[in-house]
Parts: sequence; C-alpha cells; structure tokens
Amino acid sequence: MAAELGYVVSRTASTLASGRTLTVALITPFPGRWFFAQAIAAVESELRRNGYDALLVGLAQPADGHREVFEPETLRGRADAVVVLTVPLTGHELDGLRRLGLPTVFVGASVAGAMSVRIDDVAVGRTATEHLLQLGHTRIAHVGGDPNELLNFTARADRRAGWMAALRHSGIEPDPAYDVSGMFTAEGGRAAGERLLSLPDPPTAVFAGSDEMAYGVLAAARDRSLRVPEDLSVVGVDGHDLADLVGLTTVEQPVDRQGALAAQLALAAAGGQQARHQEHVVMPVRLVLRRTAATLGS
Amino acid sequence: MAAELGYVVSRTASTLASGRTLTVALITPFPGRWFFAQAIAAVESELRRNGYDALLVGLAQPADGHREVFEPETLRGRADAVVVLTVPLTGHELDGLRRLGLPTVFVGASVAGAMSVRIDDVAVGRTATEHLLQLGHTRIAHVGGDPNELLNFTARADRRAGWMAALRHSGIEPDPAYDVSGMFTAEGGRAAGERLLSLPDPPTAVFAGSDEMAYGVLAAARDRSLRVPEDLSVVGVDGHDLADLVGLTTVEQPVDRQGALAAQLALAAAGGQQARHQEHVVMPVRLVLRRTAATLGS
DNA sequence: CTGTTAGCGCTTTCAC
DNA sequence: GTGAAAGCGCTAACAG
Repeated sequence: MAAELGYVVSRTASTLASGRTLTVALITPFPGRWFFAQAIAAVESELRRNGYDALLVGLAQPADGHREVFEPETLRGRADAVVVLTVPLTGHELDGLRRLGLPTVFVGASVAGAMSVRIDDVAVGRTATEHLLQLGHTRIAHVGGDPNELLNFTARADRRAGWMAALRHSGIEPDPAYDVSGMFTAEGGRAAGERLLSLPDPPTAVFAGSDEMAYGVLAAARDRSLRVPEDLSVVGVDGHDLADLVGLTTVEQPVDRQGALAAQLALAAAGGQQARHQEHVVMPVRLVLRRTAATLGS
Repeated sequence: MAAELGYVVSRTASTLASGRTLTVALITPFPGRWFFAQAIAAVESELRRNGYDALLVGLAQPADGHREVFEPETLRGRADAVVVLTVPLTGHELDGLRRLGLPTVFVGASVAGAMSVRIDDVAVGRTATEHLLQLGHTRIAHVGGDPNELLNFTARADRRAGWMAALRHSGIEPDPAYDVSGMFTAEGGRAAGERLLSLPDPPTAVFAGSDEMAYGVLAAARDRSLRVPEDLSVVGVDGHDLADLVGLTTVEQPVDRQGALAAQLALAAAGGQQARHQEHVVMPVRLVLRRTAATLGS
C-alpha cells in the first residue's frame, strides 16, 4: 500500500525462496558479429517485454582453435531456461543442462531433446544455387565458413549440401575446386574469392554462405577488375544490414523473428509448459533479388 | 572436500547474504548495431574473465521518438555496478543510480559524477576534416546522425564541432547547406549523401560521423556515377569491420579497448575502490588512410 | 480466505 | 584461530 513510494521486490530473495530466477541465459559466441548481435537484440527485447532478464554468456573461441567449454553447473539456480545461439554444444554440455532441468532452445540448428528455431539451410543452398542455374550459370562455386570452426554447427554443411543437390539435380557434378572454405567473415570471403578467381577455369557465379562472405567475394572480384554481375554473379545468405546498399542478391532469413520466437519458447518452458518442450520450428527464407546476380554477360 | 563432485555455490544465496551480486548491468540501446555489438562483446568478455556476469538491459527506442525510460530501482540488489553504452541518461535516472549506490561508468561520453571511457570526438571531427583540407579540399560537408535521436549523446555534436573548428581554422566558414543529418545508419548516410550531391554546388569531400553513414554516402556517389576518390572524397569514423574491404579512409576508435576498460573500472568500483570513482579516460583515435580520400581529380 | 511460520543456502558476526 | 547462530527478504506451506 504505502509501499508505493519506491518499493521493488528483491529478485534475489524471491529467487532464493521460490527457485524461480526470472532470468534466461543467452549463450552465444561472437556477440559482436552481425547475426549474433541481431539475435541477441531480439531475444533480449522479447525477454524484457515479459519481465525476464537476459544473462549474456559469451563463449570465446581463441584464434588457435577450440572454443571455451561451457559449464552448465555455472547456471545452477541462475536461470530458468537457456537460449543457445548457433553453438554446437557437446553431449556433455547438453547433459549438464538436462541434469539441471533447464529447458533449452537452440537457434540455428535443431538438436534432439531440446527445442529449436531455425531455417532450412539445405533449402537455402538450393534456393541460391537454383537461382544461379536459372540465370544460365553452370560453373557455380560455393564459399563456406571454416569447417573447423566448431561454432558453425550444421548451417555450413547444410547450405553446402543444398548447393550440391541443386547442381546434381541439373546434371552438374560439383567440382571440388569450386568448393572453398574460409572464415565466416568478409575477409574469409575475400580470400576464398581470390582463390576461386585465380583458378585456370574460374566460376562465373558464387554462392556465399553468408552476406559478409559475399562482400568479400565482391571485393575479390573488384580487385581483379571483374564486373558484377556481368562477369561474376554472387548470391549471399542472411539479409545483412548493408545488403541493400551493396545491391547484394541474397537469401534472407528472419533473424529477429527467430530470436523473438526462441525467447518465447524459452519463456513458455520456463513457465512449466511441458507441451512445447520438444518444439522444433523452421522459419521460411526468401530470395531477395538485387543487382549482384544476372545472366552471364548481361 | 568431497564436494568436488559437482558443487557450485549458489550465487543467489550468497548474494542475499552478502549483498554482492557479482553482476554488472550493461545498459545499451540497439544491441544489434555494430558499435554497440562490439562494445557489448568486449564488456561481457572482460566481466566473465573476472567471474562477473553481464546483465543485458536493452533500452528500446521506438521509431516514433523517445526512448524507453530506464528504471534504476529495477536494478536494486541485482547489480554491483552499471556500464552505460552511449545512452544519455536523464538526471532522474542518474540520481536513481546514485541513490542505489551503484557505481556507473559511461562509454562514449563523460558525465559529471560518474566514470567514463570515451574518445575525443571534437578531435575526431578535426582530424578527419584536416585530412581533407590537406588534400586540397575546401568544399567539405558533414553528415551527422539525427540530432533528435536522444541516443546520440554528445558524439554527434562534438564531431560536428571539430569539423567546424577545422574549417574555420583554415579560414573557411562552414556552409549550413553542407551540414546534414540523417539516421546514424547506412541508409541515413545515403539519404544525406543524395541531398548533398544534388546541391547546385555540391561538396567535393564528405566527413561522415560514422563508417556506416560513410558507406551510405559512397552508395549515393555510386548512384550518381561519381568516382571515389576522384570526384568525391569520403572519410568516416569507427573502424567498422568492412571499412578495410571497402577501402574506407576513417578515423578509427578502439571500441574493444573502451569496452574492456569500462568493464575494469566497473569491477574496480564494485570492489569498493573509491579512488577510481571519478575516473575519466579518453582514448586515442587514429586516422587510417585507405582509398576513399584523395586530392581532387587525382 | 487471511495470518503465521519455516525455511531457501549462503555470509558474517559473535562466542568459545 | 574454529564453530555455532543469526539473519539476508522473500515464498509457500500450514494453521486458524
């Protein structure tokens, strides 16, 4: 009553008494990279709208390789649910979460025994590649992230599989020389692009596994004074902030909606709704036509 | 002893008993934008290295204007310190933090009564503009963020002031038509660039208040078939991921180091080190020469 | 249905 | 020094 004068319940005390933390842990590598930053913003916003807090847990990956291991025990009594952004947790880590009884929802991949929100990455690769095939290209390369980067989860492999499937469906056997990997960044894309364009028989089109890699491929083309799309067509994946500005044709994914939905699933599970515990949602992607892909020589 | 088999202290209980939360609140607008995403990553990483948690508090700003108000009471007993990313808190909000006894460190601006880590934004504007002057330009425009966007704090005004000061120092009176504002984004920069380039007497050089705005200006130039840097020189601010790829000449700021230092100051203050309570750190910036700025017609 | 009481799992203080 | 006891501010279970 009179407590209107600035009383706020102590979350700490009520947590200790009830066991409910009103907090969701958000596990993410690279909080600074575009995809993760967008997803973090979306998840945090949705949690906050519902009175929950977002506990950010970054999982550093040193340049030399293996990422930091995540200690689920660390979360005991500190979160009601966990949202995992595109990190392939080990069996041990998953078991730990299960043992703590923390509902977990993955964004970017589906994992048995946990909820997930993702896109169909095979379809992504197929969509991009089919578009290039329809434009008349046959020498179509794939630029993917570093397969050793544990963080890449299934996205890289699936997008690549879609690329292969589309080519084979058109009776084209994917050329191993046209399948290159680098970092999942613009610099990685540039290096991959340079490799491809210096081949004796270079591709006329490139499907890049992310928009940032596509930017790198575009830079590599510019370095060689190749015109885009006349000499080289490029298709990316994501719907990055700058894609429109650059005129990049890309397979756009709804990052914000994936993040918001992941948060909602986490909240529902935290609220004890067992029904949704096994939910797997696949969101649609859409090909956005811009200026980097066209028929050869057009 | 035998508790080696998976015992972790309950943070909740120890918080309740001791009053120490081992958590730092990170208040930020737009967690998805480049600068903020980088800073969040740096702060979180530094906190984690020291056993502290990062509680992410997003402050949404609806498109129609005023941002969400931040309720300091909300943080009572939930954080030991606060890091504020580039949000100009109101006097009320600051008082609230002070009343709660929460040490606060600002990133991107200095505020009386709180610690801060920032760059010298006036120097940023001056450095960029002087570089363009030295290249022989005299018609130098400024593209800044939306002055109504509360979130812009002092950075926008200071960078603009540096631009003016440099011009006047060279005996050039800043032309109001050369001083345009938009969103602090690539699209905003593009709109501003279009406005500038459609002037009867367009500028030959542009100082953009952020790299993302600079990308927009570059796009506007390309739309008009202007060559960069032959017809138009552009200098940005930040050291954005893609600046190197694009060849953007820019005044680079150490975002990671600002974030890490802010976290360290917050930790020190949380640990009760009154000595640093009033610390204000200004970090150096550096002009990185690339391909978007040159002498006219070169 | 309202009022009371026993903890939640620690930290810290105070005896011993 | 080591060990017991008193809370931290709530929630939930229990009486009344």
